[in-house]
Amino acid sequence: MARQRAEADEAPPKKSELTRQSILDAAARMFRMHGYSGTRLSDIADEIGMKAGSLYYHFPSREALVEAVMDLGLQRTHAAVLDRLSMLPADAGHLTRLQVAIETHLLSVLEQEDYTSASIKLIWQVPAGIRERQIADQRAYGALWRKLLEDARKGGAIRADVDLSVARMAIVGALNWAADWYKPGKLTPKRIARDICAMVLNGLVAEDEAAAAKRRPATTKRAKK
Amino acid sequence: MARQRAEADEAPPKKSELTRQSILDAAARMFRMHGYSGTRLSDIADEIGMKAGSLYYHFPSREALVEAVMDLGLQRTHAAVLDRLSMLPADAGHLTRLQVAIETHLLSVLEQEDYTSASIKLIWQVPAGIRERQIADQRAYGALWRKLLEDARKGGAIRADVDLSVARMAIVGALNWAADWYKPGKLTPKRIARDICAMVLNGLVAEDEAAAAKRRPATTKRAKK
DNA sequence: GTCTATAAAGAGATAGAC
DNA sequence: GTCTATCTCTTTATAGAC
Repeated sequence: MARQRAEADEAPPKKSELTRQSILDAAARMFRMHGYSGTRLSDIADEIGMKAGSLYYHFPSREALVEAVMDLGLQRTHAAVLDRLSMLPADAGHLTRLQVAIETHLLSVLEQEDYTSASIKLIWQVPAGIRERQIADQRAYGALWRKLLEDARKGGAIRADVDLSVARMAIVGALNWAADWYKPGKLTPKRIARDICAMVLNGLVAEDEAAAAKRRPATTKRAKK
Repeated sequence: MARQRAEADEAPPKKSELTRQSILDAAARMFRMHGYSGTRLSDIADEIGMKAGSLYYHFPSREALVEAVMDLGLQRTHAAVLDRLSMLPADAGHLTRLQVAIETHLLSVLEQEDYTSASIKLIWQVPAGIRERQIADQRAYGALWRKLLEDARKGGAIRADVDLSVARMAIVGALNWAADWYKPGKLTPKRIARDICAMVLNGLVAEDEAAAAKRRPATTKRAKK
């Protein structure tokens, strides 16, 4: 247990592993900002004071590099959510589990900003082979959310009239979007998570308005046409 | 008024205007799917059975073409929302106005799918000059949403404890995201809009759970750490 | 208006020096 | 491990034929 590491494959004392990491970091940042085809190997190399040709010592191709970035983005988020959920007491309620998933996903998006949003934004830009593998992984992560929502509905915790696919995609969309507009400083990620939870679970409508609003959900404007 | 057109600049009987339109349609589709740098002029030309060089008769450069696509995406959505809001009776409530904005934005995203989501997804991929102009236009549209939410809050229609910037970005994010996952067939855009409205305004929590949930909003899981 | 041909520049990938 | 060529292919943009 002497040189055992806390995480699975976090920090093997290998020499050039650090270089590999900084390449990945730079690649995530550049791919995220400029897209797949918009990022040259020289852009990535420049970021860390290397020459483009040198990258090939660490990665066999540009495609392998972008796929590694996307994998990390998705897997870290997925693992973080699983982890936080597993730490909940066994009797945690459905809504609590949903809140934890929302907060953890958002924190992962905002803290691993480059990796996670690279994995999201590049999906339609990369070659088909990468995209297919990536979508398969996304589906596995989506299944986690689907189960959270289905369990909550079975348990009577969430209303019966909202399609769960729509709810799932709207929630994940709102969270992923934050990678685009979030700027550190004003609002903390925790505060943002709290507000999105409040909105998604309890709605924006003020408490005193809520009673009336619940009776006429979303049809008032059909009048005109 | 004989040959007056219904919309502003919709269908002038010019000869090659049709070609220009099909170039824009093809460009929107390709740029949206493959990103800015991932879309060659030859990809666009191929889509409509032209040769790449011929595009220069209609657009002075690839940049001008992508900017035209992005402009259309944003302006059509913005105009549609303004238009629908202006058709509401003067005494329409704050929540009704919000619902209309949500539904109209979503319908615009799903119906102008290529243009609107191109304008969204390309923003960080295009050259800086285009991006700056685009962001300025986005800000103008965002101001419309900010006003909607601020008015609703001043009128007491929405709760006071949720940051309005977060609410705005979460709503727009959830709506824009639909461009990525929506596939015609299963759910209609109207139904999706209804569900997102219901979730955003009244929340996912079931009515009978709502009372209890309102008392413990989003803090249950702070226990562990 | 659209085509063909081509100029000019750029970028991924490889080989071999250090 | 990283650098400096260099090969090769692709792409934007232009010129001029039709």
